[in-house]
Amino acid sequence: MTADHKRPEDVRAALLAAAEQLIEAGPASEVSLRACARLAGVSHAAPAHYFPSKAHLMAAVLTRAFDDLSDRMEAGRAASDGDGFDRLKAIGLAYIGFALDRPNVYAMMFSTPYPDGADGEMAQAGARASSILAEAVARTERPPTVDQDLGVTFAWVNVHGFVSLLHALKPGSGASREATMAEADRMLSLMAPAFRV
Amino acid sequence: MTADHKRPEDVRAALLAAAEQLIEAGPASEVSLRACARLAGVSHAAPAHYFPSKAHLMAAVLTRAFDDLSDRMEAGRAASDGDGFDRLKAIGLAYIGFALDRPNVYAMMFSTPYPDGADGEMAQAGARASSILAEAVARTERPPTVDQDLGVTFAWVNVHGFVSLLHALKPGSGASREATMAEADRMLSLMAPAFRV
DNA sequence: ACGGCCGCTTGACAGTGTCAAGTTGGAGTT
DNA sequence: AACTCCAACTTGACACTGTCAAGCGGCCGT
Repeated sequence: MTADHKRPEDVRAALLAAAEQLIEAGPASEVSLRACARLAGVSHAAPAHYFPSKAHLMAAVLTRAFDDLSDRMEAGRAASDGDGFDRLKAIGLAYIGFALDRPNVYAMMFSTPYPDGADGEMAQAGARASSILAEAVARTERPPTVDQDLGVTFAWVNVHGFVSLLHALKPGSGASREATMAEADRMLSLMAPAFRV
Repeated sequence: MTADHKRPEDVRAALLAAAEQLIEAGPASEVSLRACARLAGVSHAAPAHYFPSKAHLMAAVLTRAFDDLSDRMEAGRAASDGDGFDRLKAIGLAYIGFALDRPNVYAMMFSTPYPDGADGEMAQAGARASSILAEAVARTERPPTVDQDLGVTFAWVNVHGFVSLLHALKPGSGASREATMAEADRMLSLMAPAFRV
């Protein structure tokens, strides 16, 4: 050791990468700060120099994950060429695809109690994903009983709820990704009456 | 101490009660086995004599919670006198009411990785809640595109998703319980086209 | 060339879950 | 009624966690 004065910001990146890797590998609750440090090749107290607490490290990982999620939602939107509801559904399917690909990270995003001061960057990253959904809802034609807020709630509830269903019954997880996405499509289609005139 | 050879099964009950109390009081991840033991007035290793591991203690608490949930769902069903969809919605609202009243317990029910051997009793308790929902769906009249399984999925996804939404944005939690239940009612009403002809 | 300093390490502390070994009170037997 | 035995519970220990307090050691400005 002691010969590792490589580059200044490398350690931070290595810690983030290690944390991400550990989260993806195992159950969220079994990720330890010390294991991240070990994997990153630094001492067990090194993380403290970059993140005030473990929760802040996790928040940093989740911030990046939120960006990934947003990117996928935008990609889904771009790939859709139907009407407003089709676009909304495509975004929802992209959302579900993200949760399928990174289940442990996804679970953390919506179960972790965020650090005290609420990492500003993460709130912003979450807001981006949220606004993509809101905008897609705004572009649908809805019956008078469905205002913007209720529409957003309904849409998010369905995509997130579907993901939760998969997680709750995960042990089996027998279905292939294709079959799961097909089921998601069928279910999201049930929302149509709320987003078409 | 040493004078506490009270009754044989009292310790087990005390541990369960203590665990329940601690879970309801604080964030799920901050409940420690030792704290349960302290609260129950026994030594830190006493729980091991009644539960093989901490996860098993938690599972026992969750088993009782599932029963509470089922009871409430049945009560909601009994209180409804409308058509099939009204009954389904009443059950869903009771479900949401449970999650509002016992948020920490609820969060644990669907995020905890259950103990290895999967406590049989809990699986059974979960199955009861599940079957109440399934039966209510079966009694609705649905369009041909909505089969039984898809209907159950759609219904559960909406109630659970709504609860998750509240939890994710919990910090504010400004809305009163009444207002929240009213919003839940409006949202569940959007499912109507899938459960009425 | 040489201080100062910042990044990282080592060490410690309180706390956790779980295992191993004791202790002790009550029940059963004779 | 004395004695044994057993099971419930306790005490103690271990490895591990997150976090804090010092301390070392190379790099940078002067």
